[in-house]
Amino acid sequence: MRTIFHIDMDAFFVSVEELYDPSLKGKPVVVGGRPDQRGVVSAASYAARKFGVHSAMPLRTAYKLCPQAIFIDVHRTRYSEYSARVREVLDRFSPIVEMASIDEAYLDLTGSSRLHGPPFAAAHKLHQMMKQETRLNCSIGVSGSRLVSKVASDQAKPNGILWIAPGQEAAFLAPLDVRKIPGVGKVSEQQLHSFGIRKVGDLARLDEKFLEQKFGKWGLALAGKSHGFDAGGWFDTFLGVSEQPKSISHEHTFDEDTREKDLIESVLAHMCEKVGRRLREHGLHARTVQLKLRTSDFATITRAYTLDGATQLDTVIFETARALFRANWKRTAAIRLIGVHTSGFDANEGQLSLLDGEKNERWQKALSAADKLRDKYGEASVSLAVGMQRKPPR
DNA sequence: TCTGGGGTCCTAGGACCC
DNA sequence: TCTGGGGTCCTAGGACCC
Repeated sequence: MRTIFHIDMDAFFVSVEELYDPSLKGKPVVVGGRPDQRGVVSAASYAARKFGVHSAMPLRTAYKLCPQAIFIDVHRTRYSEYSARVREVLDRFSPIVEMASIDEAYLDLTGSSRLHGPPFAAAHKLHQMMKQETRLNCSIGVSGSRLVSKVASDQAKPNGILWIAPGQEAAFLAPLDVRKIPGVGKVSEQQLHSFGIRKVGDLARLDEKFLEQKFGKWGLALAGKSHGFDAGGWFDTFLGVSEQPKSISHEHTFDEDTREKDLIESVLAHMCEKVGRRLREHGLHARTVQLKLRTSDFATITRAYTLDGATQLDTVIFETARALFRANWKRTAAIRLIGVHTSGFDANEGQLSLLDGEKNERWQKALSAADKLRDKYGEASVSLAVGMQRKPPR
């Protein structure tokens, strides 16, 4: 049996904002943007949650529920900074740390009792360390599997610790709603409800064969989860970090739906630059470029093209994405969202002819120079030509 | 209520190859 | 000639997570 910690920062974005502006403390705060903007709540303070505000809710709805809330823009770089501080604390506590997202992590503390004491005491120690060094609250779940520890940290919120002793996993999970199982969202919940399955315990009592019949592979996984096993079986419990991302993308929702081709293509150019830049930062080359379009009726399509050779060049990404756009956009349809997605990463760039190779090299140099300029003078200082063709607003 | 942006993983069908 | 079976790659869409 291993000892797995799940650490989850409490109301992370809001808490970081409070460190920047202590006057926010205790007040209803909504992070996500201005209430008249298109967008959703990224995080809500506990005071705002009392009014029914929660993450993923449209900002306009949040405003109706709680007009006195303080609405704040999302400051990603701030949260990344604090996420790195959180990570430092965790790294000092244990050599096996896997960040699961910007505000949560798994730690493997198997066999660490001589250093940190028994699991619950160890969790207390970490909890205190975290508060002292980052001034942020977190909740910690402790058990023998990632799944149970994650559910436990959620149950421990806010600012709590919950240890599930070996053998108690199923009993802990049984009274909880199926929705509490990570991976069970709105759709699966409804499907399970239609079979009269509401609690994790209902799931645990069912025959695995039945679940497999109804839900296929997913049904088998669910059966395992209901007993507290990690999805992929015992080996899934080992923590290991996949260093590199599997895809890099950017998307943008317009303030107002638009049919202006030049505007749409200049935004597309800008996003391709951002994608290219991040590919270069990670030293990655992508083979597949995918375009995403959402029209005013919220209908969403994706169209992909796989290149012969992998690239990290803004121009190649843009030309591919623009071709996909031109081939798939009907001028009558107003565009709500446009996005670029790259994947199929290769360690190396594709083979190029000698001529293309030289052209490529010149581009590489130009782009890394541009990246440096952006670092120094900001995002707007350098841009693909088409990015500047944007018409002045009327 | 009028619905973001960044990701991961899964499924399913078709092309193509052996 | 009237129809296989496995594997891989690609595309499109969707559920889900934070």
